[in-house]
Amino acid sequence: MPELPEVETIRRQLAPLVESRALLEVAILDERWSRPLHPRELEEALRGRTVERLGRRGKYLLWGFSGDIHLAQHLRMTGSVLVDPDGEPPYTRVRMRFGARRGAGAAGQRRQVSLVVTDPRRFGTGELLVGGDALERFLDERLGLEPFDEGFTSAYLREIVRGRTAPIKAVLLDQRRVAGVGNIYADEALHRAGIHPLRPAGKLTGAQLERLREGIVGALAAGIDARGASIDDFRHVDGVRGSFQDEFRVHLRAGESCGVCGGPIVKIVAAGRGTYVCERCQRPPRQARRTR
DNA sequence: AGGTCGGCCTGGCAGC
DNA sequence: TGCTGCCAGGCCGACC
Repeated sequence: MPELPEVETIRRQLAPLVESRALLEVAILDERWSRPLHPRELEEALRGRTVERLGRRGKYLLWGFSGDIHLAQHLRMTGSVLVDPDGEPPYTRVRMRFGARRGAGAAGQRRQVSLVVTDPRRFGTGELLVGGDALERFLDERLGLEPFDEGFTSAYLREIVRGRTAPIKAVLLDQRRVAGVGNIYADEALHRAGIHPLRPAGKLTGAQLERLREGIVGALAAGIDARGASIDDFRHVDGVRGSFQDEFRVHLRAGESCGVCGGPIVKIVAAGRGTYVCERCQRPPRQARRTR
């Protein structure tokens, strides 16, 4: 499931292929993708516009088009973006075709580029944002700080956990507080920090919050370095898998031993999500209950 | 208002 | 073997 490192991997691969190209054709095959807009409305709004910049914020892939038009694309659980695929891949939900790169000389830049969005479970979305501050307002409503922002300090973490009784994992998964962390990187960050996912967020000490900041940034950076994790559906734009799943310290590793202390990795439920933890490195709070 | 849970969706798999 | 039903989970809306 694409989280920050997977979306950033897509952005880095895709940006040089689509920036400065006009979107000649766009076809939205699944009407859920563009809701509440009808696919035709979104297609007409985008067709013919040039991609000025491909950005990312949290787990959103942000298409900046000419004329102050933005498309905020979210891949949710099972979305992938494929460039120049052979034929029509299964579960294709959106097709795009881009023209030659503006002012390009090299043959590769004059060639057209085709792109498809695949998404078996159809949770993915594309939201149209028109004009000046629409994008900024959209993002501010939904997303807290980026973990790579210089303001993302232990003091910021202190601020967002203050008074919270919910488990720390629930806070990490809350995009309005920390942008881009999902189930995989929450587990990995908490293990790096030696903090149990069920610890009440507001009770963490300053030292724990500093370790947590390092754990979040460290896990996300490692994920980006490995070009993301491919558990089932995630693929690079050329169909290749990421490799971060081979570096998981706890996630999906129930029954194996912890690489730090040798203790057993167990699966529990935290914030309603399957959660992997080494309870020797990550001491559980008193009333924590283990399932399975 | 914070916290929790169900709905969306479908492939995959456990269990009969 | 083939069917049923449950699980996975990001995000949102409903409810306590």
